[in-house]
Amino acid sequence: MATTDAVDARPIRIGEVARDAGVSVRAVRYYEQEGLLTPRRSPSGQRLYPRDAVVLVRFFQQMYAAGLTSRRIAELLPCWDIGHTNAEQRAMLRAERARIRAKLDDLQAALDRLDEIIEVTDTHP
Amino acid sequence: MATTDAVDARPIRIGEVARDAGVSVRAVRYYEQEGLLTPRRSPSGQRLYPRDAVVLVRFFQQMYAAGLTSRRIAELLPCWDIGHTNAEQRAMLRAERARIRAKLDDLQAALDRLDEIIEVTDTHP
DNA sequence: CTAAAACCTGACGTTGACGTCAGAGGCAAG
DNA sequence: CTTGCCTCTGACGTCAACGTCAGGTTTTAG
Repeated sequence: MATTDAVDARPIRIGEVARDAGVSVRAVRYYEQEGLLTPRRSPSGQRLYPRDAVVLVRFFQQMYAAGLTSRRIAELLPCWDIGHTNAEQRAMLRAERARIRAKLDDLQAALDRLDEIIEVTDTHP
Repeated sequence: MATTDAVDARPIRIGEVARDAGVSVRAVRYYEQEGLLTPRRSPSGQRLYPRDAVVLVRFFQQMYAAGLTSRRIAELLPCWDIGHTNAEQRAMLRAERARIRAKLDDLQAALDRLDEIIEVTDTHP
């Protein structure tokens, strides 16, 4: 009980967030502009993030990869907080899930098509 | 053997291609600009497509949905023709397959994350 | 023959998630 | 104190697959 006396010790700066999350500094600033992050500021104006901002940024990347927009991610962020979710948000969650599911099927179909072509080009070089 | 005397009878115009393939006329012109289609021309300059252009356009859509660019699709078009494929093209086929496979895994992971959140928000409304 | 519908060629606009550059400060090390 | 890296705020650039509009020709239905 010596290094964990305060709740939120040792905030990190934007460079560390970016490096640990595997994105660019510009991207992290962009997430703030889109309302996904609201870091504290040092007296000189530098952004200060809690350590788990890294986890959050990775989550954003995952959602972006799934085709969600910044706006959607921002709208669904309260769901990340237990108890802060209404009917509309739960409906959006399900809608996005359905979108991803459909996209998965499309990708699988495209993969099958490519496999067909690959097989033909391999047996008929 | 009365309606199929010629090899490639009754070409269709761009509107029919677009409607049957479920895309816009603009999209079909764009595919031509990108080298994916090379329709014949009527004396007055209108584009004339063989009927199976519809199948081709659907295939383009599928590849676009899988994240391929017009350029990549154009480069891989010869593979569609049996016997017109070299080593480089077969390598590209495999590379794209790997990309799609990775994307599939990413999407599946995102879907799982969303399902987690959905479950939590459902049990803690 | 005429009016509607379809087609043509440019060419500029859109969208989203950043990249990139400019110019100016901030911070630990030597 | 200065060197070098990190950070700041704008603000313009990018890329891809089209959308959209303008202004004109062609085909088709009646």
